[in-house]
Amino acid sequence: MENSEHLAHIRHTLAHLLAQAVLEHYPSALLTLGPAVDNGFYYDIDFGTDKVSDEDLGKISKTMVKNLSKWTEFTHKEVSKGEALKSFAGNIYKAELINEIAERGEKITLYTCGGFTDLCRGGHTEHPNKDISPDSFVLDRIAGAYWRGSEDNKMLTRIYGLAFETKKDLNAYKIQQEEARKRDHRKLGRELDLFTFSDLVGVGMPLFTPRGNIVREQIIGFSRELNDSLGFGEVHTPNINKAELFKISGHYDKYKEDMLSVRSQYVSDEMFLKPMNCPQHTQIYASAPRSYRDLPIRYSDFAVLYRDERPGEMSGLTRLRSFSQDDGHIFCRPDQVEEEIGSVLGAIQKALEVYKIDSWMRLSLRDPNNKEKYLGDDETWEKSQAIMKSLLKEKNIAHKEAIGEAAFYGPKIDIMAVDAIGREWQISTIQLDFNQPARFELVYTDSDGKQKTPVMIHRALIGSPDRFLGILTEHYAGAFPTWLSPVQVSIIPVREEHEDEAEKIYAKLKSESIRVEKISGNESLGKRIHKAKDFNVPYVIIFGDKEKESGVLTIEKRDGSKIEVSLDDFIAHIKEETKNRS
RNA sequence: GCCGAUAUAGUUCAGUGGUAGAACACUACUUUCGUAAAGUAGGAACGUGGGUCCGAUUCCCACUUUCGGCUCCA
Repeated sequence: MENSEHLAHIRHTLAHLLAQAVLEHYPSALLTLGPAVDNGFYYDIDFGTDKVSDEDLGKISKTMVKNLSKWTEFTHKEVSKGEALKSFAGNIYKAELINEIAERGEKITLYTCGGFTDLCRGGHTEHPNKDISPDSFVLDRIAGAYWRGSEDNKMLTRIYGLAFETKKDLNAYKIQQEEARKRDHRKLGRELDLFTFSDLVGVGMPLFTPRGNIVREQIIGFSRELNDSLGFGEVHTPNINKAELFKISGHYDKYKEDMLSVRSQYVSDEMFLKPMNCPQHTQIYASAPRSYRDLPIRYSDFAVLYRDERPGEMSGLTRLRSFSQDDGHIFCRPDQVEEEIGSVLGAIQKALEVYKIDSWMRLSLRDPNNKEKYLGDDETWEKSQAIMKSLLKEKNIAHKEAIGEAAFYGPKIDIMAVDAIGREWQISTIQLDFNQPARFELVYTDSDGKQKTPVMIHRALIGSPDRFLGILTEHYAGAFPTWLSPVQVSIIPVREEHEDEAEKIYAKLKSESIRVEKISGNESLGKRIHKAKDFNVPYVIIFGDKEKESGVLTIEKRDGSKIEVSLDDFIAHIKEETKNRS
């Protein structure tokens, strides 16, 4: 539905209608661009000194509805550059666009409908008043957006509208958004007691509670197991490093503004909290002479990293100042690159199968028009990008190419996950780097006795365990599978006289390393059961007279269904689920 | 960082130019109940700092937080 051309035309037409309404209320506003987007449309406008806020959307919206009835048919005409500039006299934004269109030698067209004319290349519904239902769209919110997406330009006011073919579709979308908000990890994180933030600790620095830390540790444990199967050796490295390290790696020049500096009282060295692990791993590699026979050498690391993200960019667990990665670096010979990347891809696929996350693959390439953003020469980039491309082709892996998304030292294969509100986040990544090994002068002795430079592969299986916890919370809507659940079993004695028996079952489960809690106290049975359910505990054992007599446990699952099993069978079942990660 | 909004118990909300109320949650007691929200009592909040005012949680300013975007993301 989102891709239908007709709907895109409706949305773009509404952007025109919005522009006209805005000018009626703010005659001095300068129009810029107004495209159709997923779910609706927007128009970027320079309001000059006028203030516009959410309250003003109502009146603008009313004017749109009023005007729509007069929007019977679009007409358009081709005009010369001079004519176009004249009709938008005083509007520097339109002038910029007109000049660019003329430079490219394209036709300049003006579209008119309902007495309103805008610079446009077309793409409208033919008869807006017939094609668009006045209750199928709504002005949604005000946002800021830089002119042409560049931070160096003026910030304009963007008005977003939601638009669908029918009112029903619009409502369905609103309901879907509401549902998504219910599984927002920031809300569930508080309700399920997984993590918190403190003004005193600081923005973007999450505090994981015991419950949250269990989930986080399970995520790390799984990555650790996968690392082990790939032949990685886990290392442990410090959080503070001398600036010199980052100068050589290239991070200093590229990201100095985004690193947090640390001062010693005794020495004058410039130091930073580390924003990544790769330069440190090069130093472990460099600590001994390496033979071609030693390669590949693989290091993994779960250290906490620190980046000085700008305040407005932080959000929940998805963007943090302090976070860890399930990081790893492979130092190998050129002839080993393909196999190494292949086996890492295999491990990533295994992880994605277990978590059942919606994702897609992106091949992130260098932007050839912005070469100064990257390290290394053209030849190296051509080579590394060609390796990545042929690898994906050979393995027949579906992916999208993204120009300009490469790391500054090399191309990447990224796995992108989608969160509850439809935003995309990078999780897994595999990066091919010919630059850093050379800059750190890493070598190995090859079979011909010559010193050669190894290739470095950076990789993360699920990215950041912290961020991934947020993504998983939304993915499972807080109902983690048994292996991830902070509490796997709650045991609830019906009355006080069942306490002792319940305690025995509790102790038995505990001794089997099952995460179990007992909910006693003077609250009603039903209330205690709901308490467990509020926390999405997968299994609730209710222990009363019936169970005492029969010796069979009554176990209620999250979905409300009940099973009756012996304690031994139940233990075996949970262990099986934990082992299989289900 | 930029644009717009936001801020009252743990949570969700109410309210006022004379320093605040509810529900759920919490604590104690009562109830021992086979699928929650029964009784009694209690503790608990106006983000921070300025300003206006006799007096500010309420009005103004700044900062901070959070939210929606933009930009950035090794």
